Amino acid sequence: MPTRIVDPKTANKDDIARVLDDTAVMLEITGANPFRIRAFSNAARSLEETTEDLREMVKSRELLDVRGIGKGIFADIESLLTTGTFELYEDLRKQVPAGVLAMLRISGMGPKKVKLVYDELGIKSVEELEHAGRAGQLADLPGFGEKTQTNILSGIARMRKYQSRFLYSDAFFQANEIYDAIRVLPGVEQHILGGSLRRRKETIGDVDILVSADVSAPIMDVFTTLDQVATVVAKGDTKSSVILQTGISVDLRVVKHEEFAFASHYFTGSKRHNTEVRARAKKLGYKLNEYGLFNDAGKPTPCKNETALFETLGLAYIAPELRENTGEIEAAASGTLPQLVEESDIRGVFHCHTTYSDGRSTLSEMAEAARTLGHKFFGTGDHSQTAVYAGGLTIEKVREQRDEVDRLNEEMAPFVIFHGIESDILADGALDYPDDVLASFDYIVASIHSQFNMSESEMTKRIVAAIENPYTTMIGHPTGRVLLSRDGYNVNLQTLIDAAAANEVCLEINSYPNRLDLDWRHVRAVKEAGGAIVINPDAHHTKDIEFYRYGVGVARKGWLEKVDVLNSKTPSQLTKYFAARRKRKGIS
DNA sequence: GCCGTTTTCGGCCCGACTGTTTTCAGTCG
Repeated sequence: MPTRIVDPKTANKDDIARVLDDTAVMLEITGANPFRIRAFSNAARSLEETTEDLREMVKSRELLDVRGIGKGIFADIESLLTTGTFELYEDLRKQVPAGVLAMLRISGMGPKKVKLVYDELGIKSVEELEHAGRAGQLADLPGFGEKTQTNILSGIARMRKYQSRFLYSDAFFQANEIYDAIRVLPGVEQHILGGSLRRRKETIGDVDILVSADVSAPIMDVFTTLDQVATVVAKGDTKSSVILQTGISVDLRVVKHEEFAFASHYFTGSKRHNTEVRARAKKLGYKLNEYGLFNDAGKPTPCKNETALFETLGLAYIAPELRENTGEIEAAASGTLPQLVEESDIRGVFHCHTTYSDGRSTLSEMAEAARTLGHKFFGTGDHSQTAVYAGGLTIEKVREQRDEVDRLNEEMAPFVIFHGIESDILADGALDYPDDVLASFDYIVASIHSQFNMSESEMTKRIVAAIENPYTTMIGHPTGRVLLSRDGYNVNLQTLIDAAAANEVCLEINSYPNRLDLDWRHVRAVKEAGGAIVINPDAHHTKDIEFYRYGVGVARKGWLEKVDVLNSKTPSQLTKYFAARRKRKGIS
């Protein structure tokens, strides 16, 4: 009797992607064709990147148009959504106990070693593996030794200590300390902070630093003995890896100057982008690796930078943020890449808290800080009255704040302060003040702060009701996720995106470092639906205003151009925009 | 298992480091 792997009624695409990943791993352990294994992982990645409703795509068979999903895997997904399982998975599960999969998360344990300890010693969990290691049984296995046994035990300890990834912002500061120490060393010419940091992923697994130099040994010596280093994992001529005291891994690669363009492309990734670019190089008769681009005879084609490398492959320059293999290579080939929004396009931000609610800086301090950053406007977004825990503004306080905004606007002109509010979206989708008070604001950010545990249909209905409210200008942190700690609420995002586009409501990229919500994968869907995005720092202190830079990273990863982002408008354009919008919505 | 400007078969990216090996397998990115 086959047991269900997922609940066919509630399984979402992330659940299905996880099952496909597990399938790939079990195939690997059972020694399947490597390309078949990769097909399942590729399908999982492709699935994660789609934004449309999975069930709809299966019903309409549109899922077959998604690259990496063919007839076979389509049938598996269809089976998962109807019966909760599929045949191949059932077969594999008989051969591979669940605990065996968990062993793969130990650094140094791959499919071959996992299979070996299972076959030879019957080990089928991390705990059993640890026990065998302590008893000295692992060292006697063929291909193993004392060192391998020790490494497995420390790998288990490390896995338990540091299970999570790092926020982009945390990794960024730690990485820059190391990067700054390395790039100034004698002999270092070119250098980048590569990997997922350069691609501005929302969370970071490890840090990749690349430099060019004629002699690498002294650089490696400095790197592996920095104060921040807790463990040296590997040390070689061109590559060394360390773990910092904070638990984050840092890789340093040293290449020759003429190899730098190729290496910087390679060490920026993503893996899937690289695979595609290499496949393209191969079709054009080249072999591409991190050291160069070679023809059949092994003759190198020099490229002085990444732009030249892309050009040789018939591609426009692809910004690092776009290198996720989500269509950027095709767009670069056809000359249809977007002109990505820049930090300098941002003329101001909305949704900032002040001491009127739970912020720690006063309204005038916040406005002054924004002006010092070179911004042309600043928008408030204190909490509304229901958010008592966060000092939400009573109607009286709203009027008091409005008076101060008016006063400061006279003093600070031509700098402009817009008076907004972050209104709670109540359980029934209503906003948090009577209409006459709502009408007194320049704009309204509507956000969910309570009752997260609604069903998908209830939550979607609630947020759509807020979007359809004529006073709503933006939806704050649209999914409510907190990175590395909490998933977003159950909401049908495509419905929300379509409703926002139809009602001229901006969706926010909340740039608070542990939110980055909307996710870049969905930002692109907003643009495709014809909607607009606003980048907001959700600042609670003057120094938080700069969080908008993280939001620009998300916007760029979501293929946005200047015109797609509300913050690129000038104060006078915004005044007209808000006024015209009110008129269309019938607000006097 | 997927895919197609080498298109329905035959290919699918490539190299560094470690540990165990007397020439290479496994893991990782």
